[in-house]
Parts: sequence; C-alpha cells; structure tokens
Amino acid sequence: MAARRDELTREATRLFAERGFHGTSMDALAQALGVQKGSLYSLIGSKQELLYVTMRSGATAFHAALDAVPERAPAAERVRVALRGHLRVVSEQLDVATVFTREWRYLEGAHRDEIVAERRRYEDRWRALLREGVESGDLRTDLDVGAATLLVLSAANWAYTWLEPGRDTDELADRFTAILVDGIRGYATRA
Amino acid sequence: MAARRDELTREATRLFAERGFHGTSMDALAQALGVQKGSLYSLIGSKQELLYVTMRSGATAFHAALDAVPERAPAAERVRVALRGHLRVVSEQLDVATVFTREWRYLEGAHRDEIVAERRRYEDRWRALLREGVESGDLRTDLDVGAATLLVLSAANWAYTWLEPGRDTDELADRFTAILVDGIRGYATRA
DNA sequence: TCCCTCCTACCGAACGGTCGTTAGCATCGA
DNA sequence: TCGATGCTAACGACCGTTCGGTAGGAGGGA
Repeated sequence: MAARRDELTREATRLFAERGFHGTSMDALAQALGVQKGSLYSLIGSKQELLYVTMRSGATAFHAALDAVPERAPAAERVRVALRGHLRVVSEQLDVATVFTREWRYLEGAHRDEIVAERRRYEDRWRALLREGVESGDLRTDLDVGAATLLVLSAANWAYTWLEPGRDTDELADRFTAILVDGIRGYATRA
Repeated sequence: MAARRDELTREATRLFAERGFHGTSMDALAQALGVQKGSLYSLIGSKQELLYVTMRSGATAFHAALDAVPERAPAAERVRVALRGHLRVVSEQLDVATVFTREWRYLEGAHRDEIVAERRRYEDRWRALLREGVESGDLRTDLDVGAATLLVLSAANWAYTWLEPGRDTDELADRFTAILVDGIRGYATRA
C-alpha cells in the first residue's frame, strides 16, 4: 500500500537532484505525477517532509554500506570495502546520494539537526576506520589521520557529480584504493 | 567608481553561498544593502547577471592559481604548488569558491555554457599536469591518471565545505600531497 | 560665478505571476 | 462504509522586474 506515496517521494528525489530543493516547485512535482498540486497534500504533509524522507533513505543507505565492512581485516582491505560500498550506493541511488550530499542544508528545525548528526556520524566512522589502521600497524605510523579522512571523504562525497549510474563502481573503488594505499610516486624516484 | 555595485556583488556572493541562489531573494539582497529591492536594478541588470559575475571571478581566481605552477619541476612538486594554490583561493575567497562549485547549475543560457567550459578546462589542466608527471617518469608508469585526477579534484572541490577561512592552507596542501605521493600503507607492510 | 545637463543611486508603488498550503467535496476500490 | 486518492478553488505571501519620479553631485560652457 501507499504505492502512490512512494511514487511521489521517488519523483521528488529525482527533481530535487536535478533542479535543487528551492528550484523545484510543488506544481512541477504535481505535473510529474500527472496531478493537481493540491492533491499532493493527501499523500504528504509538506515539501519539507518530502525532503526529509529522501535524506533519511540516504543516511540509511550510506550507514548500511559501512556496516558491511569487516571488523577484522587489514586496513587497506577495509578501506577498499568501505569505498566500494559508498560508491555503490552513489551509483545505484544517484538521486538520493545527490540530494543527501547537496541539499541537506535546506532542511529546517529538528529534521535538520537529525540529518546533520547522521552525516557527522558517518564521517566519524570513516575517521575511526583509518585511526584503527594506524593503531594496528597496517597504515604508516606517521599518517595524518585527519587529512587522510578528509581526502577519502572528499572522493566519496564528490562522486555524485561525475559518477554515471550503472557504472562498475567496484573496480573504480579499487583504483582509488590503490592510489591511496601506495601513492602516485614513480618507482624510480622512490627514496 | 561603481563602488556601490561592487558592494552589491559582494553581498550577493555572500548570500548565494549561505542560502543558495534560489534561496536568496532580491528583497533579502536589498535589505542587506539597506535599500528597496527595486533600487538594485540601477546597479545590475538581473539576478542571473549577479550570479554570473560571481562565477567569472571564481573562474579567474582558480585559473590564475594554476598559472603559478612551474613548468619545469618534479611532478610531486607541481602537484603540491597546484594544490596550495587551489586551497588558498578557497580559503581567501570562500564565498566565491562555494558559489563557483555549488551554484553554477543555476546559470542559464550562454553564461552557463561559458562557465561550464571554464570548469571543464580547469579539470583538463589538472589531468594534463598528472599525465605529464607519468610521461616524465616522476610518477609511476602504471598510474591510472583518470582516477588520480578524480581523486585530487575531489579533494579540491570538496574543500569549501570544511575549510575555515583564514586557515593555513599551505600546510594542509602539503599534507594532502604527502598522502597522494607516498600513500597510506605502513612501512612494515610494504611489499 | 551661474546655469544647464547628465549620471548615479534611490524611492515607493505596482506589475503579472508563482509560491506552499488549505478547505470542501467527489470518486472509487476494498 | 471507509480510507485512499484526487479534484477545484482559493488563500495570503512573496517572486523578479518595471515604472515614473527625484535628490545630489560632476562636468562643462558662457
């Protein structure tokens, strides 16, 4: 049941991703559903609520991807799996990922606080993953964990701007991991 | 002369960065200047034009930063200088950088085409920089230049979200460069 | 010095249109 | 019969933009 409501939230996510939250009117949304804009309010309480349900499904998807990272494994392997998971979410739910990383600032009130906290928690989990790698000796002891976290999260958060839906993201994640783990320096110039 | 107009574009950039283009009304802009909204139109032709001048100064700033990268120098050093330049622009002109990377899609018509081309050219210049590093032997011959470019541009483009204005970005750029060049792998686990 | 013209900046009011939202009523399948 | 879904019409607020008018100063010619 509530199939029509799902249709609405899906269409809303798509338009929010394409034109932005403020750039999408309830009227445009209604037209996409083939319906009068007043009719939308028998399916949803407000435009804000529409944004919120998108954000919630984004938060759920990204955290679920991190849940699949094995507790006991070499750090490089854990990074690889985490990056694979993140990029897979982005490519399989590109609109959700786009809205989640770009439009969260237009949430208001308690919903906003909640989503901001979820985003922060996601970053903290990544930071912990890298810190544990240093502590276990898998990663270099002089690694700047803060900078490394920033770097990998940048790659993850920027992916929605260039990732084509349906692309093989596992291989891509592995390439990123390879660069992160071993660096770009030429063999000949290694000190 | 035209001092008042500069004041307007500066305030517009600030508000576009804070609330987004569609989230900023001409009325809010006028209030920030202490003026009636109709009065803005003796200083600027349209809201679109206001967005465009911000985008232009962003494009100019980022390209100028890349111009300062030495032609003949080890690739790692060139990456370091380029990254320093980019992050310096972001921190010194945070609002401009924010609008440039986040609000460009709301430009319309020919202005949009122009700015999109500038953004693409900037990315191409980065890609060339890394490719030349491989060709000169400074960077590993098996480096995936596309993935490496994506990685470094992600870090650059995401910086506006976390960089605090006035922070020492040179040191930060060097830390990023160090990770990119040598990787995160622990010495003990090096193959 | 005076006058006239031009320019910049702003005013207050209004334009037609769109915004998100609400109310009351109709339809229809379960 | 009842809940889900949709309609039409309207609400007040706000949108970006245009308008005619005006204050004040700069510049130039007589």
